[in-house]
Order: sequence, then C-alpha cells, then structure tokens
Amino acid sequence: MRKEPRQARSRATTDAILDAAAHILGERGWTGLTTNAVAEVAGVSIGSLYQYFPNKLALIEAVRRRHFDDVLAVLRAAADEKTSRQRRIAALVDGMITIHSRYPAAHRVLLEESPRGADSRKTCDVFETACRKGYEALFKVNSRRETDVRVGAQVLAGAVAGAVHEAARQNTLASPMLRAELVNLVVLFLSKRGPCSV
Amino acid sequence: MRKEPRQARSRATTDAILDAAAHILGERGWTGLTTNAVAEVAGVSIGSLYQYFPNKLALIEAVRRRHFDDVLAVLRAAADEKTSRQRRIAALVDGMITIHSRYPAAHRVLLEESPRGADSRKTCDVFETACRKGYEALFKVNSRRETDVRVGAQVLAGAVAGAVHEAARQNTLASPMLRAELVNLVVLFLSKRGPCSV
Amino acid sequence: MRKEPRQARSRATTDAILDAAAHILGERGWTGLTTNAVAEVAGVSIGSLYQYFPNKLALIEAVRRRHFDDVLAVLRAAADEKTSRQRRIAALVDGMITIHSRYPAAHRVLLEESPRGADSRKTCDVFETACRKGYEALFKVNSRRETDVRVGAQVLAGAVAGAVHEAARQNTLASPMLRAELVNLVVLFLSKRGPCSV
Amino acid sequence: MRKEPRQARSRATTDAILDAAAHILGERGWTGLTTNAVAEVAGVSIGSLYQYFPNKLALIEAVRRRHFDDVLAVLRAAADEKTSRQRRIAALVDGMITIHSRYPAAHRVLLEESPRGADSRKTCDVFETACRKGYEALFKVNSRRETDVRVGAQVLAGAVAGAVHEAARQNTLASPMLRAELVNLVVLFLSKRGPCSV
DNA sequence: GATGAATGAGCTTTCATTCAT
DNA sequence: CATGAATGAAAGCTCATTCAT
Repeated sequence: MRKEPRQARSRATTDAILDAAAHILGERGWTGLTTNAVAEVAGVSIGSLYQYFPNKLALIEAVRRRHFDDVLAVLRAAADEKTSRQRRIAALVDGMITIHSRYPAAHRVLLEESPRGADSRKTCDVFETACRKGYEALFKVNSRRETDVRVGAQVLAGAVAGAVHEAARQNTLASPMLRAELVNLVVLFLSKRGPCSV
Repeated sequence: MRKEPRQARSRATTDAILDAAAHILGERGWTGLTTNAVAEVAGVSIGSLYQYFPNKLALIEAVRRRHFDDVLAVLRAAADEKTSRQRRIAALVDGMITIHSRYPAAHRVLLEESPRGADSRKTCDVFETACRKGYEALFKVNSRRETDVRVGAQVLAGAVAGAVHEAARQNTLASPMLRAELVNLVVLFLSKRGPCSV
Repeated sequence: MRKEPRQARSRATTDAILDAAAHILGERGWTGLTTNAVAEVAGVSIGSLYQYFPNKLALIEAVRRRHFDDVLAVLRAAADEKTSRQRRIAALVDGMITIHSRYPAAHRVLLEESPRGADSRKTCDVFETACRKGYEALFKVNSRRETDVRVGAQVLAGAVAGAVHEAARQNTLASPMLRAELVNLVVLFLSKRGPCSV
Repeated sequence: MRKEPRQARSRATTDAILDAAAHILGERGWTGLTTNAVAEVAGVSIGSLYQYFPNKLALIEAVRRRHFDDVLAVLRAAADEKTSRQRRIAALVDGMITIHSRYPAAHRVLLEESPRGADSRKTCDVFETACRKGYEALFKVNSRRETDVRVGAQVLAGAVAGAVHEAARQNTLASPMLRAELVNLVVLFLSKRGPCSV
C-alpha cells in the first residue's frame, strides 16, 4: 500500500475499496474487475483508489491478504487441541462455510485465476505453508491412519475447498444437509481405514 | 461456429486454433488469452480465426465443449455397470487425472473464470445435468448409504474436482500416491457409514 | 502570485518553493516537475503552495522571473562603461558561468521548453528587450565593425547561451579553458574584421 | 520499432506518424506531444501508431534518429576535404539552417528536454561522438591555432547550435544577414588569433 | 493560515474486430 | 479464401487543483 491510513476517514476509504474489490471479483470475475468499477462501487474517486494502492495488482494483493487471514484463523481454530476431535472438524467446516458466504466466488477467483504481483510470491508462500501446516496438524491429530500425511493433507485441502466452492456456485452453502455431508467427507477421510488398493 | 469445417484442411485449422487456445488458457490464464495470440500460436492469421469463430466468446465456448465431452466420456465409463465397483472408481479417478494432465490449468480456468457467452448457458446446463447424472449414478450404484443422493453427488463432484485441480497446481498429478489417496477419498465417501452427527 | 509575502516566514516559504522548483526543473526536467513534488522537496504541504501560487504556470513564471533578473544583472554589469572593454567581456562570461552553475539544466528548460502562461508574454518580452539592449550595448561599445547591430547581437546572444548550456550539459562549466575559449569567442566576434563573404 | 514497414501503405503510415510527431514537438513542445495528438495529426488511428511503435518513448526515439541522421550528414559534408575551407564552412552553416527550417523548435526539444528511452543512451552516444568528431575535424583542418581542439570544438558546437536555435525562435532563419553573421562567427572563431587573455 | 485527502479530466496503451488487398 | 493493416472503445494510471478539517 502506498500509505497507511491513519485518520478515520482514510481507513473508511480503504475499507470501502477493499470491500468493493472483493464484491466485484466475486460478481464479475477477474476480467470484470476494473479499477474504475472498484472506485465507483466503493463510492470514491479513481484518484483516491490510487492514493492508497499503487496499482491494480497491489489492490487485489491486499484483498488476497484479507482472505488469507480469514482462512488461517479458521485453520488455527480447527487445530485447537483443547477441544474434541468432532468439535475441531465442525469448526473447520463451519468456518469455511462462513468465510465463503461473503463474496462466495471471490475467494476462488483470488486463489486460482488472478495474476500475481511481484511480491505476491512471498505472501502466497507464507499462506500455503501455514495452510498446509494447518491441514497436516488436523490430519496428524485426528487421523489414526498411517499414511503419507503430506499427500493426504493436500487431497483433503483440495477436496474441502472444491466442495465448498462448488456449493458456493450452486448457492447451497447455507443448506444444513450440505454441511452434514461436508463433515462426513472430512470425518471419513480422516478415519482409520487405510487406502484401498483399487 | 461460423461454418462447420467439412474439408480436412479446415478441420486441421480449427483444431490447431482450439489447441492453441487451450494451451494459452492454461499457460497464461484468461487474461493472457488474446485472439491475436491464439492465431499466432496456431500459426494462422487473425483473419482466418474469425472465418471460423465469430468472436472470442464463441472460441472459448468451443474449447469448453471439447473439455466437457472429455469429462462426460470419463463419467460414462465410470457408470458402466458391466464392471466391478472398484473398476468404476478407478476409471473415474484415472480418467480425471488423464484429462487434467493435458493443459492442467486450462480446465480450471475454463470452468471457473472465463465469462460465459450468450448461448453458453445451454451448453453448460446440458453439461452440468449430465455431470450430475453421472455422479449420482456412481453414487446410487456404489453407495449403500441412505442419504440425499443429490447433495452427496454434489459434494463428491466438488471434492474430486477440487483435489484434482489442487494436484494440478502442485504438479503432483502423476504421483501414484496421489492417485491412491484420491481413490481412497471416493471409496470412503461412497462407503456404507452414515453421516456422523457432529 | 496570489499574495505578496510580507512577513519573514512567508518569504522563507516562497523562497523554499522557488528553490525546490528550480532544483527539480534541472534535475528531472519539465516532465518531472509536479506541484506535489515541488511541495515535498520544499518541505511544505501542497495546500500551502497553492496559497502563494494560483497554479503551476504561475509558479514557473516566478522561477523564470528570478532567472531573468540574474541574467539582466549580469548584462547590466557588462555594460558598465566605467571599466575597460576586456573587463566587461570578462564580466559577461563569468557572470553567465556563475548563473548557470546553480541549477545548470534548469535555465535551459525554463527558456526553451516550459509552456508559457497567459501573462508570460509580457514578462518574456520585457526580458528579451532588456537582453537585446544589453547585448547591443556591448556590441556598440566594444565593436568597431560597421554592421547590423541587431543581427549581430542576436547571434552573439544565441552563441553565448548555446555554448554555456552545452558546457553545463558536459559538466565543464568550471573549466578555466572553457572560460578562455568563451572569452575568445566573444572577443573575436566583436573584433573589427568585417563579415567574410563566403 | 515493433515491425519494419514493408508495404508501401505501411511506409506511408510510419512516415506520416514521424512527421506528425516532429511537427507537434516543435509546435507544442514535449508536454504537448500526446500519442493521441500525433495520431490525429498524422491522420491515422491511435491503434496504428502502436502497431509500429511500442510506446511513446520509442516513437520520439525514432524521430531523434531521423534528426541525428540529418545533422550527421551535414557534418560529413562539412568535413569533405576536397573543397575549400570557405566552402566547408558555408556547407556547415547552410546545412544547419536548412535542417532547422523544418520543425524549427523540434530539434531543440529533442536534444534538450525529451526523456530518454532505455536504449536511447546508445543512440545518443553514437551521435555525440560522431558530432564531436565532425566538429573537431572541422577545427583541425580549418584552424591554424594551437589550442585544445576538444574544448574549442565543444564551444563552437554549442555556439552554432545556440545561435541557430535562437534564430529559429526569432523566426529569422531565412535572413541572408543572419547567415552572413553565422559564417562570420565560425570563420572568426577558427581564425589564427590565439585566445586573448582577459 | 496550514494541511493532505479527495477529485476527475486526460494520458498511455491494449486488443477484439473489420475489410481492403 | 487468406492476410494483416487499420480501427477505436475502454482500461490503467497521473497529477493539477480544491476544500473540509
């Protein structure tokens, strides 16, 4: 960011910009995310946008960071060893559903499609490492299977994200049945039965 | 498409264009997919491209249809009742891995990011219906659980796609261990154990 | 200027602004001269800058006037009839070198490239008239040739300015040899030998 | 340049663009040189401009090169040893006047004010070297004085350019009297009389 | 008076699309 | 039919200027 917002007014402006960007990203995709559109939706002038973000990439980078923080918070909660196994899985699933209920599609676009700025590599690596750690922890603690934790965690992460994103697309994120099946998916995959040779 | 290619030469041209488009889509993403770039990679003039495809959206629509056909073929094979349950699951997983090994990223971009043309709705609906049918069939045949097949199929579809896409991103599609875990995921989710109340 | 600075504090502010403008003009050229940059270098807020100068053009107009005053002072000294011919030429050359040693490039940009404000015409005409007068005086007094003083003065003015600017660009303004050649140029051109027919 | 114009149509387009750029540069200065204005004056679309020149800097770089070629041609002619000393000086002065009669101010802006592209350094160095060589040759051949040829050539180059530019500004380039005084300036400066100690 | 957040006209550049050759 | 030069709407971004605090 070009300058850190100190005053309340600035803070409100940057927040409005970030919200608008996330909203548009989910609604119209990366192609539809124009800086002018962001400014308009945020209710500020294009000049104000560029007062805080040096360029478009830096803007979505900031949006990305916000999302990453959300996801990591969920993973941290799901790794809390002071609660039961069931509670942790529930926390993971519910947290993911909650996160994706705001700007359902934005998260997907952010991770999968949007170009990366120069210093995005670092942000992303930090996130992916923390993310993997989170899933692996979940795995190690909750699973009684003996298997390659690395691969399992990766598959689980992809599966959860994919199922949640699909639900977001189908607009069924709020359905209790979906939640139940998601929990089911995680529980079963973390269960003791080893890999079936097929 | 503006005109159906009858002669062999035309057919080769359109194929080259579609290949080029898929390649660029995977390599440079939707933002990098320009009609001029497609023409250049295909070794055709930009004028020729527009002889066969009325506009950019029609072009990626055609690419999408090709991918859809591939996926549907895999699902059809996985629904073949003449083989064993294990064989069917293996066919599903292996088919998905194979499809995503060519242009690993293109598939993702195609489904999740690229704008839809006017008549894309129909193509997509047809595909999604067939896709759901395929997964539901797999579900009904293989699962012994009593549950809402609709939701289960959706979660499974999303989970498989997500895990495969994640593997494509991590460049681990060829790993045997990944395949094993994927099979494991499907088998477990289709197993008899009912949804755990969490 | 919007208001004449009376108090010492105001005077210091406007001076800082003018210095900053000249500095940037020399360092980054006309394209690099932004009002925000001037304010920053001057250590003032952009708002304060506009308190004293109604717009950008008025600002550089003021810078121009300062430079003009410097040049005119040199010409006046060089027209002083109480000293010898040699002394006067030396005063001209040394004065020019001195002026161009501060902000070497700024002077050039100011005269040759920067857009003129509405009321700049007057300022400039006043200067050019005085300038021509100065050079013509030098000519009439020092030259023994019979020729069109007007044209000769113009050529001499252009030649001196050009040579000095070139030296500023080559960073050789301080070289004694350069000074000697400059003096030589003026002396020779003011000498008695009439125009050679070529 | 993005692509070398082969066909006659392309060649006409690029020429029109370069002419328009030089014209505007002289008329409105660097600040007034917008790519849109160039395209409009050239009578082509902005897209066509960018088909041949990758960006604005590359465009003025091309203009610069054209001017440099003109100047170097004049210097080469003025260094021709097969003619008399007077002829050479006349060729220099007349050539300079001719060059500056088209787009009188453009040349100045080009040399002194316009930002340099990345690879401009080379172009410029090549030119300055050739330019200095040309003037030094003139010096060595024509002057009978013993002095530092380097400094003398530099002062002469600056003086000639300055006087010509001043005449261009005063719109007196066509005056025969001006030409006579210019010749006079060169002849005198190249004459046998050594540097006067002042 | 001083400040600096906010504004928006205008500039550079891209790329889908057309059409004369 | 194939070509690729030409087009121009629209996107990213800057910077002179204003005005609420």
